[in-house]
Amino acid sequence: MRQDTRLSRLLHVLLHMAETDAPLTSERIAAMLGSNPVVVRRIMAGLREGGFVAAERGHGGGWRLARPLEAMTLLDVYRSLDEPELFAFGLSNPAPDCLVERAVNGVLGAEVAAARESLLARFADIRLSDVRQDVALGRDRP
Amino acid sequence: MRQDTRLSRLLHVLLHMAETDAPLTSERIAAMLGSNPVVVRRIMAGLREGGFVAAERGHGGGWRLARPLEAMTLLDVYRSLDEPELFAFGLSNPAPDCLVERAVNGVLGAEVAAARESLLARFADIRLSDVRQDVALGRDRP
DNA sequence: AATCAAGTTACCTAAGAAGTTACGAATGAA
DNA sequence: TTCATTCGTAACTTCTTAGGTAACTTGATT
Repeated sequence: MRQDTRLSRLLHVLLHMAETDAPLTSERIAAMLGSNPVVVRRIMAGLREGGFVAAERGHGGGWRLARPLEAMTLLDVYRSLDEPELFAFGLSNPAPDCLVERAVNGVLGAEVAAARESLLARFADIRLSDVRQDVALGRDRP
Repeated sequence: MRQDTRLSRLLHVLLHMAETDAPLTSERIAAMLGSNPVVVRRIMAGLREGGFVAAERGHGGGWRLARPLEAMTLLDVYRSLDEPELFAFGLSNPAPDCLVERAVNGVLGAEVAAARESLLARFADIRLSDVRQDVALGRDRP
């Protein structure tokens, strides 16, 4: 299954936005991402609604950070995307009559829930300023 | 994104197979899953190649367990599917020139790798006999 | 031989991220 | 005012992969 790359792209964009005070247009962001302006506006919409970035229209407009990177976590960015599904696998039938299938759902569902909780807890702990620090250190594999 | 339900379905099938010594046809399994025989044969192929189940053709044929549930873990079943992607999200560009994107990949990639490792370790610890135990106890949420 | 069932190939369907086109709305410069 | 710029949206297409379906082959039993 093709993977959702929106989280990865948003992090990339936000870190670039922190490099300058001037607003970045969707056009320029799209060039950075190898994408196009409409896709950029689409994935940025949630961040705007969440107050993490601000967009201005017209001449000299574009996107600007509305908060410092210290005040944004990976979880914030994930949530701004409307918390899309994290896992590529899931239950075949969420509410079966079959007792066997209910037991399978119980085990698998519990593991997924635990993995999700633990991953989101990590996301909540990682600030974008931490990632910026990795850029400065030239880290691409921590 | 639509989720992959093969793991969930295989567990369901295997536990039903353990309830009887008689071989189960793909047709009957498909009825249990609300699917069809070709899909069943497709998802069972890996288990057959891995020696976890055996298939016999012709009259009185069908699928039978080749090992007790005590000797099969969730990880075995997952691997029999060729280890499909676990996560619904991923890196936009796995090998970018951009230093910012490399840092993003580093952080996100490390979190995914850790989550994957931890989830598969759990899968390795859970035997199908443990799930059967949950059926007996009527557990659908551990 | 006839029947049953797995094995396999080929093609279709569904769902969602991503790409594209087109247009509207707001803003600032000439 | 007029016009270029830029975001905001809607509508449509494209791509990918699990899943569904049909048709056929292979092998075993009666």
